[in-house]
Amino acid sequence: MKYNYGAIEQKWQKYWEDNKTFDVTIDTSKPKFYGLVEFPYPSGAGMHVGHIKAYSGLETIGRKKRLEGYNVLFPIGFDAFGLPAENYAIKTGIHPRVSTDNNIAHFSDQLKRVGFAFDWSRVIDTTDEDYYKWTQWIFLKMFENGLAFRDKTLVNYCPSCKVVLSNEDSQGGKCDICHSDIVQKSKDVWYLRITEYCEQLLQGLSEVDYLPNIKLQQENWIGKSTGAFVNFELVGADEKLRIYTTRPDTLYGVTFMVIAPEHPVIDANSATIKNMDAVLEYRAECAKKTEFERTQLVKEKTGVKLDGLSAVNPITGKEIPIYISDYVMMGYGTGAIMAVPAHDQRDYEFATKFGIDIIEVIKGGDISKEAYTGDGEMVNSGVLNGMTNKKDSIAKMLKYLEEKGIGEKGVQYKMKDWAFNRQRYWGEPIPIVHCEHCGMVAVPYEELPLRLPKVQNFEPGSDGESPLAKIDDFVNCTCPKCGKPAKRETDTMPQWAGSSWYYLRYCDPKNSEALASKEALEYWMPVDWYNGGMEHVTRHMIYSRFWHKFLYDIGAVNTSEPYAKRTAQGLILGPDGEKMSKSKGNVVDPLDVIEVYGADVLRVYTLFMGDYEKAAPWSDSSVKGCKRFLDRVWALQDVLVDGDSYRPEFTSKMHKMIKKVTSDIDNMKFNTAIAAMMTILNDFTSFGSINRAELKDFLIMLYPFAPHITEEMYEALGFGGYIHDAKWSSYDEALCKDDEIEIAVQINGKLKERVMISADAEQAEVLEIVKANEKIASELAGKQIVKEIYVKGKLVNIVAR
RNA sequence: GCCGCUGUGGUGGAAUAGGCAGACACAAGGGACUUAAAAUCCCUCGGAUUAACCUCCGUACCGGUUCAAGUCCGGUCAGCGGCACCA
Repeated sequence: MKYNYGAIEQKWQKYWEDNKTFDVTIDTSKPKFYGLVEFPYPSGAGMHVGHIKAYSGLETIGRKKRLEGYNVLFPIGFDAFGLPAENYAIKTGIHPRVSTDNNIAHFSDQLKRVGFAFDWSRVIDTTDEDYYKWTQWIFLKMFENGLAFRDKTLVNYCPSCKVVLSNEDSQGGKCDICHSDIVQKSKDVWYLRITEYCEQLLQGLSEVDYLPNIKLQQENWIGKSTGAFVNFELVGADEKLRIYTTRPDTLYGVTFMVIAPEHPVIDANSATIKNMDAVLEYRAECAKKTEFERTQLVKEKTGVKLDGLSAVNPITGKEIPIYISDYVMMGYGTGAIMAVPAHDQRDYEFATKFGIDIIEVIKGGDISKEAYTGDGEMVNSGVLNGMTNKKDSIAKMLKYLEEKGIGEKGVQYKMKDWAFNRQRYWGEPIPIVHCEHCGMVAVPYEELPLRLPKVQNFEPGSDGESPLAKIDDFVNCTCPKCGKPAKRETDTMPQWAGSSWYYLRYCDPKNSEALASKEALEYWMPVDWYNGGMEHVTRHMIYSRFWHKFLYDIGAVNTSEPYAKRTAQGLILGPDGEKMSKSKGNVVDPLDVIEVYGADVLRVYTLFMGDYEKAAPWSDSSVKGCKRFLDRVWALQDVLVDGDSYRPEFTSKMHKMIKKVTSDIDNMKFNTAIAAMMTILNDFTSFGSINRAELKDFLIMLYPFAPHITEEMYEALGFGGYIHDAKWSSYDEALCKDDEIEIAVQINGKLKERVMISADAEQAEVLEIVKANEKIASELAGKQIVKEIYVKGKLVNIVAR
């Protein structure tokens, strides 16, 4: 009988849904396992094979954990706010609510057709007002605690999307969404003070089990550096110029200073600076450039020397000039640097161009050619002379600076505050009222959710204003504090908002009193295992860790970290080895695969195609191989014989296979787990039979990968109950070993022969057997044995001359 | 530029903690079954040499450590990812 995957898969999907097989409740009698996958953006295009791979990993782990007795929470939801729905609305006039609901229905249907063991009673939609009520609640808590604030700054602005973008959304000077060039614009922006949590976010990494490269990326993103702040006296002004440096020990080599064009010291001393015209002109030029032009282009250094304002090197007492230049940024450190041209390439280029002295203070390079950035002996540096250890010389200088009150130890982070508003409709309204008398006032908690009003026109305003600004009913309100007429904030939150806490809501998705009950959070949190794409390990993960740490600090959650473990799957590339994209026409539709081969084949293939963590190209013919595998599993029914324990010839094979599949699943080595099952299947097929005991455990091993076919066979063959309620098979370590094993025999490290020996044989015994071997004996004839090595159960190596 | 990762047959990939390189699949070639095709089953499948056995070479490249290196060390090249005038 042929395997009719279409009917069988439908049958079991319906069974799971009707019986709520994977819906879970708190059960303190069992250990819990919370497996989390990144919830999708429900795009109109529907699901992608990448989704399948991303979800199949934890799906397989979760199904196995369930058989091992865990209470498994494996939820799904939709991250549904965002630009595509809004752009679609602008184009078609269809309200984002309508298209989003359609897309969610479509996505849900597709996910069900793959047979994922999601708890469908806990589905989340970030655009649901019962959900975003709590997103707004968290925002208000941050506002209350001074972590949400408004500031006027130059922002990255996309003239095409008409939105302000965070640095993260405008990498490379291009808009993340439409790829237009970004320009700089002065605007009032909402920020979340994530920088307050730099150190905690960094320290927290030592408590969690993330893949090493994920930790590293987060560390780089936070970008901690240690150094010193040093205050330089000014000639021509009373105040001091404060700089940040990582190498205070090079202070003797400082021959000039550079400040950012926007540095406030310029305006404070505009009367003293004689060439203010030139300075302002340079500043205006810089303002025109985008962040990209300022930072990305390797170009010649430019700048203007301040005329009438200079500084004093605090350690040499020499007067040194101050320049403004755009290679110093206002956003890092203090916006001012001490320049050490001999040992910093940028300072070197600048000094060379402007004819400034270059003083060597670290020996080892040739400063007539380029800056020397390596280590070496300190020279021309007073008390530091002769020191060769960087750490020691920095410590000595720091001590001196602190004693003299010139400077102190300091720490800097590259991470910047999070620009937290978009001038868009389809997002969570920021629950703030602007009152002429009271300033910014929080919408009272009991008025949440602050609902998105219905609008007709989704086009942003001409000046990048939110479409909400055109809704008078929405904008005009009364101040919650003084009761006088006031205006609502019309910006909405960025897409990262809803996904920053969704894993908490899954614990208790219908709670109307809190984001989740204490009881639910205590039982389910933290997420035991979070899997997703590498592209989300910095922004999304750092943002959500930040929110979580804040919620922990205000007592709203019970763990300091949200995710105990994080892994990432590799991309599925197109059959041509290129990244899948519509324009390249190399996109594989998972539903087509289900149509032709069935959902089990699709699932098995995405896990078998290669190392789960690495990118691998799609191969249609390899999919066929997985289909063949499942057909051969189905055909085992034709060669089934009775037996309630493993037969001798399969005992150790079964135990080894169970051991391998068990540990491989735990380590996400799905490809080798499947290979082990293929191997033993080949053994059964060529042997000509399988008995009931063997088949039962084989099916249980295969179940997490291919649940439909295994449910069906398990039921049809009458193994009792359902496979999703079965117990995960155990193995006996002692039975994984064979009595007789084959070992390799090498002479001088080269393989010459293989011999069978008993597994527990000792070296002397083994060597005796080996030397009795005809071939080895002849190889050794006339040679002198220098050394004999026996690696137990593996090989013998005889060194002979 | 800095940091990190990777490099294995025609292809995807295996190879505890230095111990038989190429598991498992795909593709290809040959055969069986079939009127034929598909499906299925069997055989071959890193390279050189050979009728065959044997033997030699082989994990990007060069060198080293070791009885033994895909694995460890030093250097080179290539590809990928992250950060990037971060002081």
